[in-house]
Amino acid sequence: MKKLVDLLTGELEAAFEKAGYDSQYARVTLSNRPDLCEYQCNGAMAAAKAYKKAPIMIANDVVAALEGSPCIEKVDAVNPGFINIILDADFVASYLKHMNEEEKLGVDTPEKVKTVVVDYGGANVAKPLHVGHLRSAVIGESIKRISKYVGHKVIGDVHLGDWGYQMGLIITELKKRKPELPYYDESFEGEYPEEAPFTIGELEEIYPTASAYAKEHEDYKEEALQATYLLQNGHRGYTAIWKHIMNVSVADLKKNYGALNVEFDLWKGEADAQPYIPDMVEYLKKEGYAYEDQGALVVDVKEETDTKEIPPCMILKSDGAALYPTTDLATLVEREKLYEPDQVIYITDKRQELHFVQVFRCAKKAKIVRGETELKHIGFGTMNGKDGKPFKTRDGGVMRLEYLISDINEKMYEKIAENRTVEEAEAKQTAKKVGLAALKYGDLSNQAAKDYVFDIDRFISFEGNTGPYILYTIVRIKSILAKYAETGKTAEACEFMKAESASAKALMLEAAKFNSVIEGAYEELAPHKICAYIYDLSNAFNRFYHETKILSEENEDRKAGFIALLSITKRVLEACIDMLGFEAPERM
RNA sequence: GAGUCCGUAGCUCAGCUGGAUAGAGCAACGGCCUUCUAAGCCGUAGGUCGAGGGUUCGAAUCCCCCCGGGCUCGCCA
Repeated sequence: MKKLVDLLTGELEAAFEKAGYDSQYARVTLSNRPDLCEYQCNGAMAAAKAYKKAPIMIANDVVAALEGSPCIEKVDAVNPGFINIILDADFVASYLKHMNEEEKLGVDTPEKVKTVVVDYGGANVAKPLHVGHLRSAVIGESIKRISKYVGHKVIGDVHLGDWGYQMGLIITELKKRKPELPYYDESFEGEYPEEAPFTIGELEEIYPTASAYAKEHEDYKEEALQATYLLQNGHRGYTAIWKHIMNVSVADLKKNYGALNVEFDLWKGEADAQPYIPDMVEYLKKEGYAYEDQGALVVDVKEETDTKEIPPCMILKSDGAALYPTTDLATLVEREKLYEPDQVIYITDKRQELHFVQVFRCAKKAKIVRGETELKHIGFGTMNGKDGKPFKTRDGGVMRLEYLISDINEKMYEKIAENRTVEEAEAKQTAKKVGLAALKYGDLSNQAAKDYVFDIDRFISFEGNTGPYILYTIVRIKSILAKYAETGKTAEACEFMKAESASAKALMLEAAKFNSVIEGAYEELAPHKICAYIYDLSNAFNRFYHETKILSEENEDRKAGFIALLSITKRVLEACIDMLGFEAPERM
């Protein structure tokens, strides 16, 4: 379905041409003066130079040529040359009617459906999720959902950090504690136990203990490195331990990500890329992309247009070991083989930007991915505390995501219990939903690339530009629609009516922007645009709600028109919050 | 040092493919509930858009320079 601005631009193009001007000047945009008009075209001013004519004269000509346009109620030429447009209310109502008939509310499915891989940038196994993982999960999930809504085939890959030295450390520490385990018995040939020799709680403690101990004790560190080497070369017992670590960790991660309403299609990790490394390295050498420099194997990725020196992409360390770029490149080899993605989007901290520049260039240069494959890095900023410094717990430690979420849920529960009398079980459920909305909206409403201040009290507030405010608006609508349904009538049967009040028209215009907003948010991979939109839409609804008696309206057609408008507003809001990754309760 | 991102109201943020009077929210102050959730709505007050220059009919937005801050800059991930 065509966007409103495109329909209007079409009208203006015809008018520009009819009046004897080039249609390239006809672009229509949203008004930035809502007091004067709803949409505007500034092309007359741009055209003035080309035609050596006063802009207002051109604007007047175009306005005259627009006579009789079915979608415009009123159009004015205003000095110095603005063309101000007010839409026809019947036209807006019929636009919403068509929108309402479509499953995706007017968002067109692209001609070419892309296969997109979203890489959430690697939480480490055996380590609890902390606030640093929040952003990649929340932003990645939203980008995944937006791309899916638009109509692309999206594969979300958690892409765990499950390989390397950390594993050697755990194996070594476990051996120190429980040397009797069969994994360490080189002569053991039987079946290893199915049960892991540790719980997730122990695992989370083992890793930091071992890591700290290794820094102090050289021989212990050597042993851990050796264990890492053995694991990477297929040591039977260590591989069995590794599988235990994976099982225990993944189960825990699923639980935690689940609490965030974040799901992955793939639970791949760095380990999955390992089998591809030897062949890839061989290929890079053979084709002459990689060469040895200072003992390491590197690929040059400099380009002439660079404003600074881009270091080469390192494939193997001087000791021959693989490293971060190696794994990411090998993962691309795997993805190319298994999924042939048109687009791969990486969601990580923005400090990794250089790494991705190197990897992307190397992948293109060495033809690891096809030339048309789009590689994108969404680098997000730091989550800061109220002091403007990276978010920490009160005693200066790293905040576990689990605790952060339960803190929010608790605070939200108290708030709900304070304001409404509801049963405890329902209040707890509601608190969870609203808390998640508060957390996610607080994050997503900021531009991803910028650092932002995490302020729980502000996020969980029901006032202002917050998740709870959006949910409250949806709940209000649901409540009215439910009451309407009690009369035995359905919202689906309601016909849209032309707006008779300013607030109704404003709400209709806002709802009609949906496809345009989603397209913009998709193109720029910018969830914050959806946040800004639903905040505007919620405001428009609340204004309308405030001055309109809906259920007590006596004229049935008019009442039905209101219900149709509420219903589509709800559908739009719910589609949006689903793309942001949260949902609304029935009551709150 | 080089590169890069950022600097908008007391605070937190939009706006940045140039357009008319720079927008919200919070905090402050003042109104609106016998009526669909007042967790709402309406209003008042608050800004030399870091400083300076340039391009343009027009600059928060584009260019240059300066000031201030974050981050990055080959064997961690």
